[in-house]
This record gives sequence, C-alpha cells and structure tokens, in this order.
Amino acid sequence: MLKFSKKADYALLALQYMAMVQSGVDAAPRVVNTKEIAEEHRIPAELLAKVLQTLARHQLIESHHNGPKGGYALAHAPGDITIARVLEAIEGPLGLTDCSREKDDHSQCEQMSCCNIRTPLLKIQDSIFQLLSGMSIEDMLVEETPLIIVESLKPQGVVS
Amino acid sequence: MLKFSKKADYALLALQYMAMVQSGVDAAPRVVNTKEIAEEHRIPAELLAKVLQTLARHQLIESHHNGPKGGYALAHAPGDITIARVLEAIEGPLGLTDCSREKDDHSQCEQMSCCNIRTPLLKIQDSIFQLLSGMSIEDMLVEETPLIIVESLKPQGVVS
DNA sequence: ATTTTCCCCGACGATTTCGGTCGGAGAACG
DNA sequence: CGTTCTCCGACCGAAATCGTCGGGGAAAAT
Repeated sequence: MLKFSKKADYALLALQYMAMVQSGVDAAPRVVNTKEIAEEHRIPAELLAKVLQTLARHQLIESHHNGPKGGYALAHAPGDITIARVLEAIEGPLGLTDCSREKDDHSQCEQMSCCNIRTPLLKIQDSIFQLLSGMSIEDMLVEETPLIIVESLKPQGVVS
Repeated sequence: MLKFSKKADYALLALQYMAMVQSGVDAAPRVVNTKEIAEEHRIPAELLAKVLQTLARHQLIESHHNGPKGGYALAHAPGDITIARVLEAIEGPLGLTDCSREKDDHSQCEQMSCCNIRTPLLKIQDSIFQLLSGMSIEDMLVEETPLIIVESLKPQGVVS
C-alpha cells in the first residue's frame, strides 16, 4: 500500500535525531552511538545497527569506530540529505514500476511492449521523486514542517 | 522501494484497456472478459481474474456474468476512476507510515510517542495521495499524458 | 437438454522480501 | 594485557506476495 519499510522509518528517525543533536547547543561533531538512538526511540538496537551501517556504506553518515567513544555522525549538512537519498540507500533505487530502471536488459517489459500505462506512470513516479527530493532532514527539525502543495494541470490545450 | 505491486499494475492495465474499448468507436457498453485482457497483455489469466474480482467488489467495475457473453465493464466514467481509488481497492488503504490510519487503537505508535518525523511524513503522504487522486484512467488514454508538477515551498516566514 | 463458456470463490504451494538475531574484528581505556 | 565497548558481516525464521488449481453457479450456444 505504498508504505515505507520499517528500516526506512528507522533510518529517518535516526537521521533526524543525529541532526537534532548536531544542530543543538553543541555544534561540535558529536558522535552518537547506536544504543543511544535505539533507546531514545524504543526500537530494536540490532536492526537499527544494520540500518546505520547501510547508511554509512552509502556515505550518508560517517562511522567513527573508536572503541567505547565510537558512533556515527552525519556526513553532510542536514539540508543536503533528502528523503529520496535516504530511501534509495535503504531500499535500493526507487520506482513505481519494474520497467523504470532497465535499459541494459529488456527482460521483464518485453511482455509489456503493448503497455499503455507506462508513460503516465513514469510521470507520477517523477513527481513523487521530485517530492521526496524536495524535503530533507533539515525540514524535519522544525516543529512546523514545510508545506508541500501538488498542482496537477493538464496541458491538453483544453483552455476552458 | 515504493513500488506498485504486480496486481496493481494489472489492475491499471485492465482498466485502461476497458476504458479504451468503451471510449472507442463503439460507445455501447461492450463487455470484455478476463481472457481477452490477459491475452492482450500477456499476463496470467488466473491472477488477473482475481484482480478483476477485487475491482468488482469495490464497485470500480461491474461484472456481467451472462455466460459466454459475460465479462466486465467500467462502473464509472474513466475520469472518475482515479489511480488512488484503484490502489486502495487492490492494496488496501494507502499510507506511508503505520501510524496513518490508527485512531481507535494506539497500539503501534506508542513506541513513537517521541516520534519527530510523523508530521512531515504525513505531509508527504498527503501530497502523494493528492498526486494519485489527480490522475485518472481517462488520463491514460491519450498519448500525451498530462503533466504533473510538484511545487515545494517552505512557508517558514523566511521571505527572502 | 446438454454442453460450453464465462464469472466467482476458496484453498494451496513456491519464491522473495522483511524483520530480527547471532558471533566476530578492531579500537580505546583501566 | 585484558576488558569493554563499538562497528561489521553472515545467518535464520516469519510474513507477505505471486502464481496456480479445483469446485460451483449461471447463462448462452448447440
């Protein structure tokens, strides 16, 4: 039902927390560890650990494995970490249809050479991607979140 | 990765085909059967049958079980069948987070009473819903699909 | 009237993904 | 030097999904 996975939820939760810590009173690059985030949000620590290392592998956060004082820190400014990037890091390249990112092999969509819904779906997909790229971790820090309006216009020349 | 299920794809394919048939030369309420759609799009007939049953149960199409001349027909005008309705019929109520449609029982999100990302995610969810509600089966009939632009503005009083 | 063809509904099995858990390597601190 | 803490990769069960099959009812065609 077009739902985020729990890993994606945990990733956003963790990133928001890390941004909140870093943008707080102490601007120093304080490092937070997995356990702290897990206890703060009441989520299983082991799973969060895996999520965080995935984020680290995709360069969204930096891992400081310095023993007991180790942990993670944001690799970029909160405004540069968009939700689209987070989702792509966690759940792979996002796309509504299977025939979105397939240019090398024409395996699946050969069945749909007669596919009439491809183009409009790609339009929607682009719009969603644009939407997710327009919001970043920084926008999750303030209480009053930014407003996003979606305007749908049909340029079919039907100027009423 | 924010992907449609195959059943949803099949549903959209079938609805577009039915609309195309009905809006074609013969405006008569011609009835198409499952086998015809399945062969036209090279998809397994049994699964498509189940999808069509679901769509009929949700009043999106009407079933005419009239023996060999039976089949399905759209229950509404193509412009009234939005993608959001189709998705909700196939995959249940759509929502990005688990805590979207829960007002009676506060089971899950009790863990996230300290959830700071809820509000912005709900905003995104509303935008996506608005997006999916803005496009209908009718928009999938024309070659040049309508354009959907997403505008993200941040009314934080920062009038630069 | 019989047969065929269609819609309808349930149950079943296989495959993939998701959620969750475990033990191992490396670095700081006592 | 050993303990403790961290990150890291591999592993496993549970669950949803995709696809299939068979039974039943009703209307048209034969």
